[in-house]
Amino acid sequence: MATIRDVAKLAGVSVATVSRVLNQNGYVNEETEKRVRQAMKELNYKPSEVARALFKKTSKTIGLIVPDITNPFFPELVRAVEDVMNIYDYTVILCNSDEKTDKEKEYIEVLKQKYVDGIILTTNQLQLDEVSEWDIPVVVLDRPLSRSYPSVIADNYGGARLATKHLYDTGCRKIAHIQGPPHVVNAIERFRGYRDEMMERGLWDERLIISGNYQLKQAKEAVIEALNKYDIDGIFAGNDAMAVGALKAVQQLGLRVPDDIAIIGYDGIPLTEMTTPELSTISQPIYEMGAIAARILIKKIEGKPLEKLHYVLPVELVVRQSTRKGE
Amino acid sequence: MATIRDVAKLAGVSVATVSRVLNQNGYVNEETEKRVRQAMKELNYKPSEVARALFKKTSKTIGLIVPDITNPFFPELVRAVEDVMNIYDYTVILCNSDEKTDKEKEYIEVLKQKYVDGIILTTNQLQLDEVSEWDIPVVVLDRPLSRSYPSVIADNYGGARLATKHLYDTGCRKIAHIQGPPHVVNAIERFRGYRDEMMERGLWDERLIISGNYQLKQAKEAVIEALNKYDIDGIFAGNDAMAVGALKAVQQLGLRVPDDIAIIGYDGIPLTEMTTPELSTISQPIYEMGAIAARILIKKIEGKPLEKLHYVLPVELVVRQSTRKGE
DNA sequence: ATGAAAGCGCTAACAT
DNA sequence: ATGTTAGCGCTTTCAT
Repeated sequence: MATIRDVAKLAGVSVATVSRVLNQNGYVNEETEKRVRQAMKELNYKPSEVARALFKKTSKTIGLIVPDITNPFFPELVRAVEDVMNIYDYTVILCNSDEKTDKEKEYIEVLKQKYVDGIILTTNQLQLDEVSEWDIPVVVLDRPLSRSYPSVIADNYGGARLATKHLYDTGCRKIAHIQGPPHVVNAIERFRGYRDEMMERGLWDERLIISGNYQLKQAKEAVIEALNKYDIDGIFAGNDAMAVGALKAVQQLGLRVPDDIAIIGYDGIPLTEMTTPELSTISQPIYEMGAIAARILIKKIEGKPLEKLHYVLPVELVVRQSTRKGE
Repeated sequence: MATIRDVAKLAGVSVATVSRVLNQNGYVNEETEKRVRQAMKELNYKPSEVARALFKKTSKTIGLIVPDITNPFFPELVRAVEDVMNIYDYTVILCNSDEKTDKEKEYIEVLKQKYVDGIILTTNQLQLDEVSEWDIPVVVLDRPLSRSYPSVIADNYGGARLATKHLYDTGCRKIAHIQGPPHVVNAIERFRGYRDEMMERGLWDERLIISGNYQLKQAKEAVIEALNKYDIDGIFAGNDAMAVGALKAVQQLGLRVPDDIAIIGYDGIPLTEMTTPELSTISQPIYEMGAIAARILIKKIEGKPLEKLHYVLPVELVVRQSTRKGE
């Protein structure tokens, strides 16, 4: 790899001059500039981002911490972040935290050591005070962390009400809800939406709550158990994977979807179009969430003011076969 | 952030000594070491990886270039790479190339500027001569690039024969194949396996070949068209997404899977367990592929000899409802 | 066993 | 308009 000295020597100028044309600051003669550019091309010179980072304390790199890229909700989110960051010449270090506080903290340390310019964080675990020590721009994505950091989330409460109401509108009255893990804020919000909607309609019944952990298998078993005990004609699953679990449970018991039991999921991942019947769901603007978070982070990095600190994006009801009775 | 000078000052020693305890090289008095460690702790000192990288020309970072993390085949691969790299204290920069040569080249330039220690590459596009210029360790993953780079792939040819034979064994005789994109080496290998198996059994018929591009929708339409024209009793899809497309096509035409038409996919992604009926597939050891590629890369980076240059991992037939007739 | 000094490749005053 | 110099935070000779 050629260095700036090589270029300077070949062009017969000082290193400073090369730096000037490189960064387009300061004055440099047109003639000289040409020679320098020529030399750079000849040597195929690319400045060392590392040396730059050392001097400027900025690396054109950000960290993106997600629980698990293997969870089908995250690939699109990650892709969005990468796409936007790419436009602004940033590079993305991907970190899987498995929702473990320790791993998150370790990653954050490492990221800081590498002079990343900012971090996008998808987490529930970290406490406010732990976060506030970081002297580095942070944006919180998908799950609200605290009031003090910019955040991008979707309207979980509203989406849950929408889902519940939709089941009601299709004629369901005994609507069960498969909850997500109790420590995940999103899951709690969705539960609240379900509860309020049910209460307002006088349909609330604690026995209709099924405990889930966002996983297909566990949800399937829990639903089988619930269906054997209680009378249920609709299921609102806390995410799409659990909706598939519910679907499999219902089918295994020889019941029909949607005619005996209607099912709606949450998230709107591609998977929902691949089942038979296809699943109704509350679709989150996943790509947009990632893209907005990335844009906000860049603004913070560049020290520009944010129009808004907290973004709550609208969700959308997607009606498919699993809630379309009698078709 | 505290620097090494701060630590040295606080401990009352020279910078060199701090560096020595940091890297555990050279001799340092036990007493002194204690004082230094104490000072490091007090200041919560973490060495700057950037300064280190500048000196050592190594950054404890690798680049991972995949076509599109949104394609459900890749999250697990990425996760595996990250997991292994994490053990060895490497960090992973994720790059989505969309299979575009330009994007790949740009990323490689950027990665080199950042002094990444190595690159794991999933691609078909780059030519041998373009690659060979890179003065940096490279491992090729999932798709063979050239003989000169270490590679980790699965046995696509053998898997395709296995899939075809399985359909034959379940009684299918008019077995169609949905091909993947013609420029993807994997897809070609799978096609070859299918062709050879069909020929050996005297079942070969060019009209049974359906063109696909690894996408669900396109495959679905192509299958509908094919089913309307020809008599088909089994479908071997070049990947799982297209198998879902085939499933939907068959169901839409009012035919039964597997009794009228048996279907088998390829890859073994989780999705195959979520459809109804669940899909038979050729399962690739995705996680293992990623993990091995990561281990190889580390060996290359550390200058250790490789036991093997090219890894071809075995695949496995997974039989599910979509090929289990009469149950 | 420890310190002093040079240098990794770049940028930004300051000088000319 | 260009060159000289110091320094980002670290590691590694070379002295002592």
